[in-house]
Amino acid sequence: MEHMPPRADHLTREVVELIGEVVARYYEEYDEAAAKHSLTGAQARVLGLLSSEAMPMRRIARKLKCEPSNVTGIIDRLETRGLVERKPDPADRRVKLAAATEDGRRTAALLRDSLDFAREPLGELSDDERTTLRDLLKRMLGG
Amino acid sequence: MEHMPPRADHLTREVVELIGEVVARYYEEYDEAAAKHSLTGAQARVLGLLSSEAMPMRRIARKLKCEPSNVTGIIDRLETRGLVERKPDPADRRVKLAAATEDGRRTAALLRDSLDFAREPLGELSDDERTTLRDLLKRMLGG
DNA sequence: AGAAAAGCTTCAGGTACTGAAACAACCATG
DNA sequence: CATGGTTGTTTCAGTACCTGAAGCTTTTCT
Repeated sequence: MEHMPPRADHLTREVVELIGEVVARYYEEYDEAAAKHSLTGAQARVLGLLSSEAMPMRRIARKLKCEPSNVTGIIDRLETRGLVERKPDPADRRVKLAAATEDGRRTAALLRDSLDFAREPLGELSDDERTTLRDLLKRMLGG
Repeated sequence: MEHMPPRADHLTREVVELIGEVVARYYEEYDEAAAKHSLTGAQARVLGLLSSEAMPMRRIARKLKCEPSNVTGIIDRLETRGLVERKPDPADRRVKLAAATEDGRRTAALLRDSLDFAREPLGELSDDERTTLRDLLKRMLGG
């Protein structure tokens, strides 16, 4: 008894399911790589952000799409471990800049390398195929 | 000072970054859809699993790749809300089967529809392109 | 029967997250 | 300038998620 038009054709459902798998695997490998350095997923993400550039807590919250009060805790834990430090912003004394320490940058680099390795399923694809994939994903994300 | 061969060429990094975006958006929309029904991400995932088939707690834990003790809590909360119930397994009295209630199945169906709608960026692509995307993803996942 | 294994729960201990309340510092506007 | 609103951060209370260890019941192995 088909009481509604199908929401999505078979092909679309198939692609959606595959994307679901990609997402699952991505997260799994991300957390695994983070765990190798005794970091949680959230901590790894923040450390990655800070490795290239110090930034105010507020901006981290926006990037993570979460409340600023949450960032306080994450930075607290990273700071305890000496991977990040809080510095005053000379231009605005309300602001605290979170900056990766030398140790933090080193850890972030190791993490990035683990991830590159983990993401190597892309090795299956030729250059042409990767280009095609890139363009399709771009379009899909609504360039 | 290049002391190591580059981990990944520019194209690969670009694709990896795009996949990162897909993953971020997927999670965001998933949680959003779940929140519309006052469910957390984890609860929505479990309810989705159970909507098609009742299963032992143990199996849920394996699917979620987490400890069984964790599943106890998630099912507790779903059960409190009347979306899931625990039933004895007639074949093995140690086992408790988690089964979606009528209400649970209804909620799961609504959730699935929200997701289909949320995932509609695929509409950007033609049939041929979706086919190509499907095949590339399959290969990437190492079919 | 007795020992080992399997399935679930409970508990203690963390992390992640939100929303409200508090505080300091930065603007505006009158 | 003064004062009142806004912004950036933190603290706190409350919830969910998650692990690992310990405990209980039932099954399975020998």
